[in-house]
Amino acid sequence: MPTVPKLQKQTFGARIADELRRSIFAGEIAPGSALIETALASQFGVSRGPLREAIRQLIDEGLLVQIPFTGTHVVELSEQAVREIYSLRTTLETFAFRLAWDRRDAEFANELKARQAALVEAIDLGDELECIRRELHLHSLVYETANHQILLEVWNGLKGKLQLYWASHHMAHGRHGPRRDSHDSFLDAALGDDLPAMEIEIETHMRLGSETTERFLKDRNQTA
Amino acid sequence: MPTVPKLQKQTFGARIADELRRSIFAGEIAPGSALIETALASQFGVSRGPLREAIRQLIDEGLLVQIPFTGTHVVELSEQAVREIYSLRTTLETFAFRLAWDRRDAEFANELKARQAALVEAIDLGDELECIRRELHLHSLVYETANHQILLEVWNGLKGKLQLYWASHHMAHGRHGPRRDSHDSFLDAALGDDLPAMEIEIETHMRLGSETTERFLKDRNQTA
DNA sequence: ATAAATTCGATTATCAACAATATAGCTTTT
DNA sequence: AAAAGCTATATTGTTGATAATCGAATTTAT
Repeated sequence: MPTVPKLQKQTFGARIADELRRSIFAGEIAPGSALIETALASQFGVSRGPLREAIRQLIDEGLLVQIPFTGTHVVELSEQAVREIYSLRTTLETFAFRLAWDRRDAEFANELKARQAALVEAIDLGDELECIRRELHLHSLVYETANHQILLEVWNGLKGKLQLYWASHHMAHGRHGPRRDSHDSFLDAALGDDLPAMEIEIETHMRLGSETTERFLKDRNQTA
Repeated sequence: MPTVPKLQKQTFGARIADELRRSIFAGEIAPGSALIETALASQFGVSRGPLREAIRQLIDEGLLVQIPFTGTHVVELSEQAVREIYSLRTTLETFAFRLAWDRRDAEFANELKARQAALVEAIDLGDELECIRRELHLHSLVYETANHQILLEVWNGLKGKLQLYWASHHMAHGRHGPRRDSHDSFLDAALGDDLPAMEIEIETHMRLGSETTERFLKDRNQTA
């Protein structure tokens, strides 16, 4: 059992899981809608076996929910869930920063600036879906630097849900509004020398995200 | 798509996942050993389809690791992983306590004492495997009280890995040594009124667990 | 008219056979 | 003798078909 994973042929299930995930993030499959196995199987040109594995994977990522013998659906947003995600994310990202703090080097700074620049580019281009991806990619650097495998796994789980929420947010509302300032201060703090200031920055950042998303949900439920 | 899950017929895959998990926790399948699908399928009297789903589930719980076209194995312990688990657990349990703190009531206190008593009973009986289960069950109450669904899910993931580590620890070394005192102070702090003291209690508790498990791993790797 | 029972269609869960892949052992070559 | 290539075999990945289950429309009884 090699600890270094060999580069090997990808399985159908894994490939389809990626495709499905992309579809969900892109809003092509709306939250709440059902996934029927036979249809998707033929659509992807594959049998139901691998497709079921892909579904199982997305279930465990928290993107789908399944009731035995009944059906599989894309998860639907709840205000409670959003609050939970952001509060947990505040905790985890603070933890991640503490771990990453002494591991920051020139490469970290460069990469952080690069991802920030990529985010700004997407904001200016107005590609909202790409914004979401790049914002999460920016924050991911902290988790990667923390050198904590399990933390990274948990973050990836949260990241998926966040991407889903923001994507459906975008589908219903369009632009989020200006976010450049918010990320500028985030970058400054992350490159600075004041850890407590960084922690405050995180909390502010999260509160902003949480409130924006909750407001969206409230509107959505009223009109529905 | 009902939010309240109906009580429905359990699927084969889920039932087998439970059985397999129990087998792993009981040390009947040692860390590092391979799981061959055909053998397990016939052993459980079921086809390979459901069995593969069970395996997939345990993979996502972090109990198994799979390499495509090659095989599935029970995860092996590493010192790094243990450190990670305990450091993350410290973070999460502190967070959980903060959330649960104002929700503690008479019922909480009673349940906590009950689970503590159950743990002590298992300690006195010398049933190490049951000790592990009941210790984790005791701590779980905090996460349940926190009223945070996603946190609970993450904790359940960690809990599984902890159970695996402690179980294999037990298989190699027998008793952990005395742990009653440690849990008495934990109970006192949890029922008290001093949250900072509780947070210190958590860190101490975790450091103890981490050091014990790391020491075990070091011994193990030297003899191996 | 309403509520219980029933049938029907759609969908999922499971199975057994088949194809693809990787590992170990052997053969050949240098 | 060591390294590269080949072959056999065990194991996983995939498929198409069959069985089991659920939900809703329909019927029936009160």
